[in-house]
Amino acid sequence: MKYRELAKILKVEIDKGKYRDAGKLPTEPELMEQFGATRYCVRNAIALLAELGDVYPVQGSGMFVRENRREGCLNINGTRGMTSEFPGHSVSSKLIKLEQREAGADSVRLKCAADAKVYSVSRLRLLDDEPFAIEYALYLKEFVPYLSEEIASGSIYAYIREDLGLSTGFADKLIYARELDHGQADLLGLSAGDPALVVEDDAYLASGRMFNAGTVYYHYKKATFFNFADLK
Amino acid sequence: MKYRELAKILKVEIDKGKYRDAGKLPTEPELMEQFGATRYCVRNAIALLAELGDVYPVQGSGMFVRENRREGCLNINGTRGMTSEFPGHSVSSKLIKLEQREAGADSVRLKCAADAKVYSVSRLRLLDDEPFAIEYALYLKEFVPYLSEEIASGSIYAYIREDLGLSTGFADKLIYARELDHGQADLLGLSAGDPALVVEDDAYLASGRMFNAGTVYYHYKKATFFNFADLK
DNA sequence: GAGTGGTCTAGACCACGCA
DNA sequence: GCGTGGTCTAGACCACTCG
Repeated sequence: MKYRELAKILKVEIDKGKYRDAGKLPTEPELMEQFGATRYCVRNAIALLAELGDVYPVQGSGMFVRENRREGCLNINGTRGMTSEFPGHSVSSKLIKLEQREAGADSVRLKCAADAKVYSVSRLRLLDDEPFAIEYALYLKEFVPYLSEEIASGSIYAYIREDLGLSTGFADKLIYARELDHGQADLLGLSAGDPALVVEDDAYLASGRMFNAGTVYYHYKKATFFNFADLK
Repeated sequence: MKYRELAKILKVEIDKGKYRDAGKLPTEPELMEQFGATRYCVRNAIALLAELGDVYPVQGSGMFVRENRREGCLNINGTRGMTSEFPGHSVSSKLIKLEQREAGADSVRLKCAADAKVYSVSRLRLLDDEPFAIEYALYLKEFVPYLSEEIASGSIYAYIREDLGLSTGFADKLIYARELDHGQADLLGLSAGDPALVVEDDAYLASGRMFNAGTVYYHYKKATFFNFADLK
């Protein structure tokens, strides 16, 4: 039994509410026996769940299941894209622009050569067919050699991971608030000067190479982000 | 050598730029020898640094030091309070309100009894003597038995941890944008209707008990949050 | 192929909570 | 005092990168 497998199993059971009555997971020895796993495996699996905020350990007491207020919120960790964040809702995109060009001034942010080829994608993202966010994104052609209108209208991240087989590593985000300009406001069905929640996202491959830079303007009445933080 | 000690040592060395030329840390065997530590210790220490985004591991290659854009940004993980986020700047607070009362309607958010005693604190937080944020916070008296104007004018978190000796565990945050009302805008030196970056923060002790709920309205031209996310 | 980090085993003892 | 999770040891083998 691999610890990532065990983590997935436990995560499903937690989400199904299996441990809700007890409020806590079985103890380490119990889990070891139930899954025929070593303590190494059990502890690593639980560490993954704790990182995600599904569970918290109390020394001498147990592994407690966490209640949290994340319904309808975007998790700010784990950029798995909007598509996977709203189960039961329709997430779609209206392509505004898709072009291939040289990085130019964007080479600073993308940490690449000025003449490196990039795809530039602008999309209006819709939640249940209502305007939700405007996304401006750049992808280095070196890593994402092909993008079509069809792909860009769907989940680009799913394409990158599943079809291109790239393994993503980590991401930096900057979050701030700004006023919308006229063009943005029109797209979102708001007025110029209204607030926008802005997220700049620099995404890296597991190799440490940056491959994607995005800036997203979220509808301030519809978008709320959720974050789980360790205070240790 | 404990792994938390080693992590601190390495963190200091990284911040001093010791590994900047190489771009990476010494290998695990090298660190084991340098610090007379076991592999368990070395790997746990590095895992802590990786969680904070200071370093990323590439299998078969090494542990690379990360460059990031966090200068002048508030780290959204690790609520160690504003005070520790702006070294070289003056962080102060102007107390607006400090009262003790029953939780009442706030008992839902605080997950406590309606008649539980709470301290309610409102502060205008200043960065270099300029208005930076408005903070509304509640502290359960059960865990924070005493708060004075003097304490509330300083770093409440430092007081809770160092003086009261409470061990904090984790926190949930909601992040969104809203329009400022007249009173808030006046305090921040902005206009009503201007954007605010709002953070709701529910903080828990290591025991899993919630002890603090806060809502902070940040000056949208001055506050930017930084987040590091693992995409695995 | 040599060297890197990742996974895993099979133990031991420690620190803390709770009754 | 017992049961919980936390730390630690001393190994082994696997998966991956890179020259």
